[in-house]
Amino acid sequence: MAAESALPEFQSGQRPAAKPESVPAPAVGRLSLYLRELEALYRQERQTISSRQLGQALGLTDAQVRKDLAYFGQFGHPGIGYRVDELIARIRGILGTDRGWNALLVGAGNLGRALLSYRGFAQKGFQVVAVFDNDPAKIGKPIDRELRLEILPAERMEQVVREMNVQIGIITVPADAAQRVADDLIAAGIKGLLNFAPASLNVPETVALATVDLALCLEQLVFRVNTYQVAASARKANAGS
Amino acid sequence: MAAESALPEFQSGQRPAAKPESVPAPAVGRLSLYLRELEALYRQERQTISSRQLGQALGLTDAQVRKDLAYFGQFGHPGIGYRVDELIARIRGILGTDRGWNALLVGAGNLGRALLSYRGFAQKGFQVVAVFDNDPAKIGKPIDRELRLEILPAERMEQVVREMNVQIGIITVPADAAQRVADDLIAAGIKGLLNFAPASLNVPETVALATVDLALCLEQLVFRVNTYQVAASARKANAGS
DNA sequence: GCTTGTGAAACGTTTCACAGCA
DNA sequence: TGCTGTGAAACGTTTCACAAGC
Repeated sequence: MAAESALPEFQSGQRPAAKPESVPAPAVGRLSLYLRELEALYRQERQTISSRQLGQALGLTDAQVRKDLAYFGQFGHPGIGYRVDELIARIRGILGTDRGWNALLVGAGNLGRALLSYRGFAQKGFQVVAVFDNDPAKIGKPIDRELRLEILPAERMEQVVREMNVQIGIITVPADAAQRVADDLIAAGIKGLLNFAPASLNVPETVALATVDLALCLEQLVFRVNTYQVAASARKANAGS
Repeated sequence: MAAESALPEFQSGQRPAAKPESVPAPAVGRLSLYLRELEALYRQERQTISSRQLGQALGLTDAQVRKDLAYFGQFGHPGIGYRVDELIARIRGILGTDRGWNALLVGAGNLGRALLSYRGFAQKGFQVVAVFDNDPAKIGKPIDRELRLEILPAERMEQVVREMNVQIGIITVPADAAQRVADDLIAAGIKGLLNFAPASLNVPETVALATVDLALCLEQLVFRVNTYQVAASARKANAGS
């Protein structure tokens, strides 16, 4: 009944650099889901919510919600539940989106330009401060009428990362260029990479990496469509016997 | 050392409709990673690969690779490893991308249009056969010069799903419209939804759902950037003591 | 030698169940 | 009564280790 989804994420095959108290990765992933739901509740002027209700909206048990939050502290009020505004602030603090983050984007193709005009990033405190491409025809061109960013050549990446204190790189280049771009960004001092190229990148342990492969998402979806259909016909056959 | 990433996915909070022999969901996710890597190896004309080498490229252990594949059958050759072309065909068959799939897209904004021009979908056998939007100004307009698709009104969704045998719906509308669109698509008979709106959707158990929330991906990345930096300064402090 | 496939052990996550509190 | 926070039990996944095969 309650549907879920998301775990929109990423996962790194490399070991965490150190145990920050060993919070399960899936719990961190769900923290973002809680935050998304809480922000929707806040817009509806909801004041408090119980672990049961929050879980139900996401297809999770109440115990799961409580345990996930308990990894990070005691945020609830027995008999009451969680205060929506308070919990939003706490989760933002934990995830790090209470601060602003500077990002840059490499690859000014269709996907790159779509991401630049995506409002959701700015809402979470992310600002794309520079765009790079290696196509000489694109360099110097403005991205679009609204943003005042112009496309820069790759040679200037290190300078921009340093001078503008950019921590996050978004990679929207073709798969065969992605590793090279990642290497350059890491050399320039970037701390986290969001990779949209359909390739597994190698990065040192000190750099965070999340890859979003859109075709792979569809592929996984199709597997489940098949599974559900097989299950449905099995039920049908059983019912007939 | 070997980096990973991906698990680009999704996850459904709802129970699988039935046990298809109970393959762990993470294993299915990795199947897509194996396939992506194998396709790259195939382009390099590599003939065979061992579980150790395949795992290393993805930051996984050899045992993990073998166990994942063993859920679906015996594909390897002792002493040799796996034949690249053979394993590609097998995994495609398991995931369902050896057949073609018709998809439709709802929401002809920036992201929607970027996805339409993304070649990766077609390469995996997905074809977007129709695009919908509820903005009267967009209806009837062609998507771009290359594709001969024109934007259709939402009222025609059911007809298109039925007549063109569309199984997959891609949702690229704003968050507050996503649930309504999902309901309409499900009523029209769609079997799987790839949702890019930052919202948790409710769908019946018979419909597969994957949500990709781009801002959420960045948020998760930032959490890990923080974690790594804290871990690094802790190591530094230890070294100094 | 090298490799796969797999039972068994180790490990991690989720669920249960209840004490404690509003 | 209704709720959180949390140890302990249940469950699931990953890793280990080795028999069997090339």
